[in-house]
Amino acid sequence: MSEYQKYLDSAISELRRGTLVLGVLSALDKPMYGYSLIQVLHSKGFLIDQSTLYPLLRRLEKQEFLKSDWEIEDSRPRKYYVLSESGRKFLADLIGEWKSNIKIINSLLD
Amino acid sequence: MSEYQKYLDSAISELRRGTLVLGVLSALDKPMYGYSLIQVLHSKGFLIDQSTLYPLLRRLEKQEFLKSDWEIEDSRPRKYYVLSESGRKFLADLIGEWKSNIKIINSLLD
DNA sequence: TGACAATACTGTATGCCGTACAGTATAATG
DNA sequence: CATTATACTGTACGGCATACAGTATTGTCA
Repeated sequence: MSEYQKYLDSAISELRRGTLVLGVLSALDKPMYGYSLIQVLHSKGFLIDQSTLYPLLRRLEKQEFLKSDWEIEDSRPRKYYVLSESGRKFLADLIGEWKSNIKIINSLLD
Repeated sequence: MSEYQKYLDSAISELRRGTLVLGVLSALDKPMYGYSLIQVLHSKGFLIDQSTLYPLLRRLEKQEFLKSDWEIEDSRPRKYYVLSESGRKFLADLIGEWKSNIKIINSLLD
């Protein structure tokens, strides 16, 4: 892979980086487990890998923005995550920041 | 500062993170030196600190997306940066990615 | 005129967080 | 019955923003 491509990939990954939390939290309005979350987000064009999502979910739970429950009734054990109250507020705050950022960047790009 | 505020600040900083390169490169369509770049971006609502900008400029030059020239004729020495050819393409690629990201995230947030 | 703020940079250290990688185990498929 | 898909855990690594410290010159204003 060319140096150029390497740097571009890296910059693209940096671009996505901040939006990861946004994408994940916004999807967890309703309870969902990790593996299915990957597929749901994927189907909407939001690509996220296992190795990115699982650590992120754990971190967000530690920070108390997500609650989790193991469902062992299903065909196989699944850990369902959902927004906590605090997480709901956090998401709202982040969305505000995101929208403000978009305006600023778009004005720079004109 | 509360834990909540700490996590929010961190997430906001992650949100900005990817857009830093976008903001800086888009401004360097015309030659400009670091210190003034901070002020120009600042006046447009894009906040960036010395300790963030200078290392970023050095990195982008190392990656050959920026060229630089010392101007010592001025009242004091200033290092002017401007997009290279490669940088111009890089910026265009990044903008494409940025716009695509916005669409995806916004569709998630609806 | 002399101190303090503003200007304008360099360089190193730190820490967060995404990602890679390795591993575990069960269920579905063909 | 082997292979693939599902569904998770945990650690190691590296890139990059940010903090911090440092240097030196110019402008201001009391």
